[in-house]
Amino acid sequence: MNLKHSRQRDSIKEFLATRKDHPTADVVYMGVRQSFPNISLGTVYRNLTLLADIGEIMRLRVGDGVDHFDYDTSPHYHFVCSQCGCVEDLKLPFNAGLTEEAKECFSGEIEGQMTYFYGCCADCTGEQMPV
Amino acid sequence: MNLKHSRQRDSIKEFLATRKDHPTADVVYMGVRQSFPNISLGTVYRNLTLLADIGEIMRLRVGDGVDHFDYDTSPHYHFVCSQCGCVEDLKLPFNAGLTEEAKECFSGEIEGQMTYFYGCCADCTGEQMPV
DNA sequence: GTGTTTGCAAACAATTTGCAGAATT
DNA sequence: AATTCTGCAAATTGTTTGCAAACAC
Repeated sequence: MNLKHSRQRDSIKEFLATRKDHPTADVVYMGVRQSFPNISLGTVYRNLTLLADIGEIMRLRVGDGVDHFDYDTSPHYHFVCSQCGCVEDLKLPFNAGLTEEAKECFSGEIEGQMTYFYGCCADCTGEQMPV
Repeated sequence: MNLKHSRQRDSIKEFLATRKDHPTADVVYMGVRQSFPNISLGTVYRNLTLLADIGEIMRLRVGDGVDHFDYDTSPHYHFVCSQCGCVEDLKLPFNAGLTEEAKECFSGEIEGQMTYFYGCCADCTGEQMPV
């Protein structure tokens, strides 16, 4: 299963590299269409899955039912706003020790952890106080 | 929006209370059908959502695309097997301090955290070594 | 030329919803 | 009697897949 070059895939990677908001497949689709007007959503999904599989990007499942994608593959924490659904990076240093602790108390093999924080982002806290 | 009693809802709660494997809506449906042969999947979904909303059960989104439900609503860690998809509790004490740290470095409001570990469970590690 | 990738549309899986009738208070 | 809840089926949403043509090597 050799990889062949594809301009669409490049375009998807480039787009993702410019974004820090962890876009969904649909948002990537919209964005890439600027430069590739007739790229199809299926192609976007196929390439995002492929890129995630070979480790060039990261698939984020933050519990809102939609997959988000991150160009930054290093382990780090995310925040998810329950109100607007936005996903942001946290500046908190990643605690890899927790994974080690988990390994020690578990009989199977632990490969990694996924942690995300949820609540109300700064923008939403300010605007929508009175509910 | 007053709650009325419903035997179906009771049955769903009872079923969930007996299980420690964090079943999906579909599994709950199968299980409750033993005692309620013509309960509908829609009713199961509606009640699971309702129970989760009022805090009597917990909805778990562990990244496999399917919602799992947990009768134990106290904060604790989960493990998800990438092979068989099973979800187990971890005996590791929950580190609430991490949430506090996150609060301090974030401008919005953090309400909680969700952490799950992934890898290969004990059963799968033993059986499916040669891939 | 062989094999991968694309666009399109149809298929799929999980979940939600509209509605008329049944159950609860 | 008023209102919530149920069963059913249809609708929605996010994602995957089959296929013939297009592209990359």
